[in-house]
Amino acid sequence: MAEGTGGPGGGESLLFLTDEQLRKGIEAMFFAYRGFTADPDRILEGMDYGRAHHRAIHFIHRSPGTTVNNLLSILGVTKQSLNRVLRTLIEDGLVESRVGRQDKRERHLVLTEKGAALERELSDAQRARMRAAYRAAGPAAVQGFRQVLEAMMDPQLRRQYQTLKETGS
Amino acid sequence: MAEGTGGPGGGESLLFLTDEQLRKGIEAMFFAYRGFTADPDRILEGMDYGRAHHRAIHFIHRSPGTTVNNLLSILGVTKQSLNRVLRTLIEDGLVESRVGRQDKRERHLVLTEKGAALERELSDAQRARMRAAYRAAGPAAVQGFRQVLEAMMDPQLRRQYQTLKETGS
DNA sequence: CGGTTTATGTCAGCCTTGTTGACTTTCCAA
DNA sequence: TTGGAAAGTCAACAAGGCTGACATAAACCG
Repeated sequence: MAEGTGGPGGGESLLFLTDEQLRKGIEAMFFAYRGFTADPDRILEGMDYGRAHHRAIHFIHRSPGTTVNNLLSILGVTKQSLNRVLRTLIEDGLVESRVGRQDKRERHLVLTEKGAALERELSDAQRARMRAAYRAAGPAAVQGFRQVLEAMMDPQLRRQYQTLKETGS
Repeated sequence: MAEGTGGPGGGESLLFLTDEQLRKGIEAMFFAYRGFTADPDRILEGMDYGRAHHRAIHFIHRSPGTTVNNLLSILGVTKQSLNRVLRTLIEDGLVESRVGRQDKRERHLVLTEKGAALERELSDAQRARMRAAYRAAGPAAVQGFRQVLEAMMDPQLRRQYQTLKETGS
């Protein structure tokens, strides 16, 4: 094992690209994603909501006034699927749906105070885990983490992520 | 807010722990996981299998001869849920279930040649994406990636991951 | 030996969250 | 004025989670 960055030829070792290393990354993604969703899931169970509601709430919070179509393209589900979730959130008074000013066909989605409160509770929990992981790994690791994740996305999703990433920072 | 580890005197900045940075990491996980599962999902659609079958096949390949109970604890689902998946895999001749030698209550699971072929197809696709991401990000980033993911896991899952990580390397 | 526990499998029923297909209403824009 | 876009809805279905109840075989223990 081992072999440094500067083997006989001067280039970087490609050992990090072995099937073995890749497999570890794949399994790490699997187990880490479980942790990633665990805290919000715990909060939501018991309420009538699930992970799908969490995702909707997250992105509405993230882009207040976003349209249904916009949300659809971010979440990557069908409108029937999203509508089922949105309907309950609107009925329960967590989300408000406002008719568009310029284009009255559009609905602009915003969190109510009640919705914002749940969003805060969920994202506090998720951020707490993330913060602990970031702190344990350190800033250099975090940078690498984000680089690899970004490279792993489908190009279309990467564009959406980058658009999102820039707004609000 | 802000303020480095050592003030002006040379510690690391804690800017990477801002809510903004954490939110980017959260969204990166969300979008990256979609990419992570996209290729195997594409292969499996049309066959009668889904992501649950993929996971079972992956870990049986990973630990040939593993028992049902062992697989249950790795996958974190109920035995009824796993059994539905295993039954079809066994019926279709992708997985073989062998009565234990010492403990005849146990069933040891192994992939048949047919099962191994599907495993190869799935993991080739998943590794190809991972390899491209690793290559694009570079070895230092990969190390950071794995560090953060590991820190994000629940302690119990982290132990399972680490056990798995060591075997077979 | 007999009782208890463990490992596995199975039936039935439920929930969430995804899908497709068909159809409506409203409204913008050419 | 007409075609198409945005949104919403109904119905039906599938995957993959879950619980609860129960059955069998084997191991283990007193």
